[in-house]
Amino acid sequence: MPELPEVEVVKKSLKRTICNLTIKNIDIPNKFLRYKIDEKFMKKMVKSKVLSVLRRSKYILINLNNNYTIMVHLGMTGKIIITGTNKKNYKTSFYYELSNSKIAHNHLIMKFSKNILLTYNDVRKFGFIKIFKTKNLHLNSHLNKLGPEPLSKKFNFNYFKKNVKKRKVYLKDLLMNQKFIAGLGNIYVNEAIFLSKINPKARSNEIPLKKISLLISNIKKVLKKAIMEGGSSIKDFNNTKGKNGNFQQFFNVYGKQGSTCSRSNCIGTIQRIWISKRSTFFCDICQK
DNA sequence: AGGCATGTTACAGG
DNA sequence: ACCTGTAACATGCC
Repeated sequence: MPELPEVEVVKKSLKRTICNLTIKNIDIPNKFLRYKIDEKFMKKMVKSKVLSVLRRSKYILINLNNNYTIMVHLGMTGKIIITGTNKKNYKTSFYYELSNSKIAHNHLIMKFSKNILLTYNDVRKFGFIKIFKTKNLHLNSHLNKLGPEPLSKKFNFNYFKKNVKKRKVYLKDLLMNQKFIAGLGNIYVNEAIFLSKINPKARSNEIPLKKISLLISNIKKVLKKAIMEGGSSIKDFNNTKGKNGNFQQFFNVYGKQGSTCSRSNCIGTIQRIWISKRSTFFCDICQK
């Protein structure tokens, strides 16, 4: 489900709901996610308190007061659902049922103080939950090679220019590369390239300098807008209350093959091709 | 039936 | 040691 905006939406609601709460109990109906959960280690987190919830790239980081940080990655279909334990707080039983350990694909359920439940649900099990010493968090193999956050000041013209010249990969592959820029995925790369009127097969070392500035500002723009709209829901994504995002309504190219280009005065048709095994969408006229 | 899916990484080869 | 391409992971949907 999750690229940077979706993960940010989840992080924000976690921050609102579980900060300062204490973990009371952890139930693990299925340990076999992308990495097997060490149940004993995980249960040692019981009785500790959540100090903060952060995001780096597509990773959610739950910082506890016991010097450990829980890292959650949602893979393709991971969801975090927050509910209370009292069924009558819910208009329908839907959210309540989602916190039931017998529901399909619920893999971990964490009970907090104030009767708050956090459920990790993941159909394809590409996601994972791991624990690190907070002190060494940035050294672990998931985080230590990541490029800058696209919404940070580090992701700027000079950084882009410096790194773009020494390679000649497809621009799309460069933007998908988490070592170059962290947090973009297939949807937002397609959309940002469209907004910048660049062909996804343009070679990274041939992008005009003018286009670099444009691309950087479009990447930031599309991510901010997507966060504001609660992320994109195609099939799987919803926020911690089970609610869909809206940004899919603003897609210009993703999944739009065969449609007329949304840009006014453009009569192009959205094409679908594959770059590095990933679906790629672009307008055949304004992204020549 | 077969192809495709918002992601990451292990591995082989250069 | 770095870069690149491919396959694999597990499940559901069209």
